[in-house]
Amino acid sequence: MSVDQKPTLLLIDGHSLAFRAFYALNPDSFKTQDGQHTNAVHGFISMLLSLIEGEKPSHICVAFDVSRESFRTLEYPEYKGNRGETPEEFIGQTELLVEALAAMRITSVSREGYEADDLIASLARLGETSGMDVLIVSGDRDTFQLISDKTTVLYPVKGVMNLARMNDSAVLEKYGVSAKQYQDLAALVGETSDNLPGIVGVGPKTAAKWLQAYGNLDGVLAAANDISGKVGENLREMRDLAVRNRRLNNLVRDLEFNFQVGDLAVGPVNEEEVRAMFARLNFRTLLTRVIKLRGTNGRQIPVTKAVVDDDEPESAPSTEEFESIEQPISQVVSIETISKFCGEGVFLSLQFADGKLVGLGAANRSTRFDWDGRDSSAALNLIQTGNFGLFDSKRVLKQLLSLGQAAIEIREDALLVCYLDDPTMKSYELDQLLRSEVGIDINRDNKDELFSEQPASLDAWSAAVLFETVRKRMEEKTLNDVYRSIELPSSLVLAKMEATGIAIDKPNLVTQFQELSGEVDQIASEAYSIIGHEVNLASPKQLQTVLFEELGFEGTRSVKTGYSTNAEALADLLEQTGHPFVEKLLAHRDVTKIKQMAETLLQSIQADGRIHTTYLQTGTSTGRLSSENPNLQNIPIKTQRGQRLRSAFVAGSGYVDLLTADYSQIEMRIMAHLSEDAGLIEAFRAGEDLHNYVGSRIYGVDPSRVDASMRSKVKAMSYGLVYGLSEFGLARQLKISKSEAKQLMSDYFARFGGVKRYLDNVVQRARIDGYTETVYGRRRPFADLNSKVFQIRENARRAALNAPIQGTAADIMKLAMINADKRLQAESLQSRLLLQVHDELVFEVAPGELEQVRLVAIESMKGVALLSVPVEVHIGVGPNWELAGH
DNA sequence: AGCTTAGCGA
DNA sequence: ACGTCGCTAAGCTA
Repeated sequence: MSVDQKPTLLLIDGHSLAFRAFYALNPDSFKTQDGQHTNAVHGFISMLLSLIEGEKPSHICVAFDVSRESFRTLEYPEYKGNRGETPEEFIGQTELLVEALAAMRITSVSREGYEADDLIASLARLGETSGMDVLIVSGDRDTFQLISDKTTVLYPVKGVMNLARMNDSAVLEKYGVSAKQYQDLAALVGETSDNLPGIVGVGPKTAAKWLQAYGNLDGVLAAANDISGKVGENLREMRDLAVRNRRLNNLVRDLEFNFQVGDLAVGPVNEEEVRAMFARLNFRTLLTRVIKLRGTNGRQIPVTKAVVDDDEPESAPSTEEFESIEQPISQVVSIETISKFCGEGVFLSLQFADGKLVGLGAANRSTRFDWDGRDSSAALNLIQTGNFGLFDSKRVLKQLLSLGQAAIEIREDALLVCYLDDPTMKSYELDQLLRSEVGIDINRDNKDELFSEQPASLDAWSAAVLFETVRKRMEEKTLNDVYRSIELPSSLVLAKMEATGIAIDKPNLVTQFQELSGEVDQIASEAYSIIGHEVNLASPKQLQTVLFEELGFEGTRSVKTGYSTNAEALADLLEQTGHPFVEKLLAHRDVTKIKQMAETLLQSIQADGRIHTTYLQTGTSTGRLSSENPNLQNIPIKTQRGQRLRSAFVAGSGYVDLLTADYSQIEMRIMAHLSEDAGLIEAFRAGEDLHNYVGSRIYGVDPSRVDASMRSKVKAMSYGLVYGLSEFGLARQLKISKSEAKQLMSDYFARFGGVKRYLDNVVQRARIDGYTETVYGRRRPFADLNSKVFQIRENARRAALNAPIQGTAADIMKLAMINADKRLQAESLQSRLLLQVHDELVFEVAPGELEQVRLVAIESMKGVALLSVPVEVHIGVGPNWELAGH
């Protein structure tokens, strides 16, 4: 904005513009993964940016109606009563729009009992009295009454974004009256869109003529007796109608606000905030437009202000005293003392480079301190006390372990506290958490302005402040227990597992890779010769051309880009056509996938000949771990070719075997425990094969008479239940009719009614409580169980069904790992835990320790599962993972 | 760079 | 619209 330009206040009728955007853009082209449409939000923001660009307003505010009710509907219930149902796809978009505007630092207002135009009218007055020009964007002609020499209305006319600039002369030209007279004209004519009938026989022309003659509505009514003809008669009869219309279309101009007009100033945005919000909405192109137009500013709240703590206990040393310590390393130990004085934790941030400790920051919420980098042995000695907190202790512990330091138990972990408080966040980065949880924005680019110290102490300080804020929220005992007895100790065990890694038989893997490559090439050339040309078999788009155009196959399931070419669709095609190309394609897919995995694994082997995965302790919303770089939780097992990859995972030197230990049907056992279903509990207590047992009950035959088809149906049903399976889904999976699926489900629930009661209850409770809970007290929040959008609500419902079961299984496994690790250490065994694959643990067995490890595994895993049904653990032993499997 | 499709595991 | 929780790779589009 140039200096000499007059400040301009842009006021927007939110619903009006959002609806316009909604009808301008196809809802199906703007949809998030969870089924929420976003076309109105996108269109609105796009239009808004154009307005900002074109009009260069210095201040902006967007007004929304709260509902259809207002003081006008109280007086005249039919007011705007002719508006249709809100389209399904529009639902939820207003809320998202308000959030998006907030992320862009644009104020939204709404008020119970008033319409957006009343808010606009009042804000326009405030703007005018502050000496501003006012621009109003509204599709409601009632706003014309606000037009003045300072205020202009931008009124949508035909076309997507054509705005007519309505000032006094434009109104005069179009309607033959001045802007001030417009509401009188509307009162006489009526307003169809507001469901306000006018004087019969009086159109805009007549009304304008009268107003020109008599000045205003009062004048017209006073002169009613002088008006001849049928219209004059109508006017005299229906004068009350005009008076009422005039009252209803008069906008309220004296509403008060809890902010000043100056607060509506258009300033720079926080890029990350906008980025995060737009990511949620799947917007891409808009981000750059926003940044370009608005500029960014990382720091919103001065951090220095937050650091100063007036409530600091008197006995705490001042920052100056602390920082004046001459010999940092020898004095770092005194941080502990400080922590006692302050009654709060001290957090460390450790930085490593080239396998060395190069940075150490210590902080509590009021004190920060950096180690200058000399004498790392003293620093490491301090660290061995473990008497401090960290952010992401697993990462630090892994580094320390790789430096040859002994394992230590860390007292607090701010990351894990945040995760337990809300395990559904997309990202758990320190800076982001500090902003979202504490409201402090740290701009790393301007860090030096905020802190003169090394980043280490900034990180440590951030962790301390974050911890203190979030820890308070999980005072409830159950969460605290999960934190103390599951998550904190897990991080140490996981750090050890990551640091240890698993040995790889590289020649074996190389051989497999070469063989697989040969197979891939062979299959590909066979496929090419069948269709007579080459094609990229990895490109769904190119395959669509071959399959559905060249070969003329019938379309499969639709995906965004056309017809699906996934394995299920291809299998159907193969059945229909028996075409050899489809067969080759399926084979190619299989082999390519495994070849690619072999290659990824080869690339992941580190200098010690082992693969060190990273477990994400905050990676899932249920409490499970996830694994990355590489993911060792999805190594193939179902096909022989795939399973062979497991033969490359071996016991390393100095070890003789791998031992696998897995829980048998742990989730169904948890279901039995939680549901207290007598039948299911009996099934497990009987010790019979679960699916045979359930099958015998459902089909009313002896367990020995349950055939393979019955068993597979029952099995699918049982597992489907845990995931909130529908009739449709069951039918599709088993390729049976919907009615057969329905029958199967009702038979199941007839025999295992406790299961149904439990599942219904979980969702009902979650709807009320806002979260689900595992047996051990881990919580997962659910906000969407009452969503108005069907798909979102159903997605939430199914996730809520599953969360306590999957989460309890995760709790049990983490406890088992902690237990097993402890026992291996207590019994001074060299054998160690290497991998966790949700319900399976993989140990590396040292010579002569096999039987002890077997016992440790079985007893640890069984011992921690406090369920009302027995828990079974299967053990496998072998020189590699394939042979150690079952 | 980020989305879509695909496919692997529990 | 149609079963939960994940990760990775490739192609493709912006």
